[in-house]
Amino acid sequence: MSPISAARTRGRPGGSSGAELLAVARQVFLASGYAGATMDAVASGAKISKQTLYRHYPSKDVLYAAVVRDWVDQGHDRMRPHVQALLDAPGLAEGLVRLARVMQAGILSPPVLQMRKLVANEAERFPEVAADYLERSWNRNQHMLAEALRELGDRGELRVADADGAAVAAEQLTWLAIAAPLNRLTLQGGRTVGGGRDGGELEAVAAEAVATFLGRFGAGE
Amino acid sequence: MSPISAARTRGRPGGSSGAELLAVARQVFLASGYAGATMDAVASGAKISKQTLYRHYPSKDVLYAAVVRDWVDQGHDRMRPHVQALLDAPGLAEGLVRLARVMQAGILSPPVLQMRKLVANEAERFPEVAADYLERSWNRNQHMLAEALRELGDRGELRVADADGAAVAAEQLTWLAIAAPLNRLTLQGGRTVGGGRDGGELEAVAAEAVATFLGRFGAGE
DNA sequence: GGTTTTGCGTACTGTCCAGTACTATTAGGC
DNA sequence: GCCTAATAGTACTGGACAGTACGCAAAACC
Repeated sequence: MSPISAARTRGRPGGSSGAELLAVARQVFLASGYAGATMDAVASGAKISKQTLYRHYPSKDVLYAAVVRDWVDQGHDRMRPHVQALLDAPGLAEGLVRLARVMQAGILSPPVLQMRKLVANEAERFPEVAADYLERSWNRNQHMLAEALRELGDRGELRVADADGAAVAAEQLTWLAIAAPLNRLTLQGGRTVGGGRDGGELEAVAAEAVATFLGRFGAGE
Repeated sequence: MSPISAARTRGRPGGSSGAELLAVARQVFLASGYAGATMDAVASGAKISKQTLYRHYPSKDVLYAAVVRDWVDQGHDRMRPHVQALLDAPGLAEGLVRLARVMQAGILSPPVLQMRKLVANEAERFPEVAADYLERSWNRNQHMLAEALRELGDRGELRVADADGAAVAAEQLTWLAIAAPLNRLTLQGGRTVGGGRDGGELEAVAAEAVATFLGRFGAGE
């Protein structure tokens, strides 16, 4: 399945290969963007020769596509346990705030921000890569959250009636929690998140997000 | 003030200069990004020689900074009349929906999206340009909207008590209206907005945004 | 131990582009 | 009418980088 042969059988022993190579390439792409990333940097970072790199991936384009696909594959179900935790939480509001904080920590973390930026930048040249990222990394998680919210609706804990309503609720909760800080981080360099006083700001955003969310979708009248 | 001498006094007659030159440069930067934009393309687009271009702007960096600054200057108060219209609107909900639609039309239009992308991409290399853009183009409008919402709060039409509450309300209204479509457009190529069936989708997003907004900040209990 | 496959290292080609040099040309100042 | 400033046009320099060529080294397989 992998574009690189699974086991090295013969030949001179080399440096990184397979998943390690993709991890190195990912770091190079994330740090420098598509244009700024050089195949020399990937090769030397992986401690292989450029020749070997080109044997595994016949062009920079192919390597880029493989890096993004690999990333999406790895982050497949990282959200699921947290959505499950919302369903199991004793208090709804506390559970929602916790989930909002988890989404913030995930989406606003430097690697995820960098990957978003990379994919968005190359969306024009590689529309299929971008579409795959959007579908399997974003829409998938939104759908998962929507189903959980609908479950809470069925239980009578939220005013969420059908699948459409749940999709709207999931979308609004997500963006209330992350849009403002995401915008700030996007229009700045890659300042770190979670350290400093950003933590307090994020917590306030999450609390306000849940307050507004419950104003619309809360069951208590 | 302008980096280009205001009036050509002597010498051979040339092509575009001053504001026209910046408009041409803007188009080139927006269409191709910083790295993809070439000084040759700017020069030939403005029908001047590369020499003349370099006489006005001694480097690509300086030209870029001037383009962004010029853009921010031009779009300074484009939001103001629409915020005023909200204050003058007979029905609050209708006024909010109309404002939401205006924000969508503005921020999700191709040139604004492209400028966002450009500035975000070069935020690391030109942090001051990005900070200026964020402050004068984004925060300024948010502040304007927040003041209007506080005015509505003073009138008793919204549950907005102080400046902090108004800032939160402005931020949430904005993002409820534009975050989801902005995300989709960012993670895709530059598909047009406003044509096709996007219009209907945006209208639905605006309606849902206002419904949620009023659930939290509406005066009616 | 010979063959083959894989990989290393390095050098090279072709291309693109920012920025510069140089010459010829045109318009205004005096 | 000459001088000077600005410009056009074109060619050049220097650097970066994708992708290739080629000779050598090492490991597995028989």
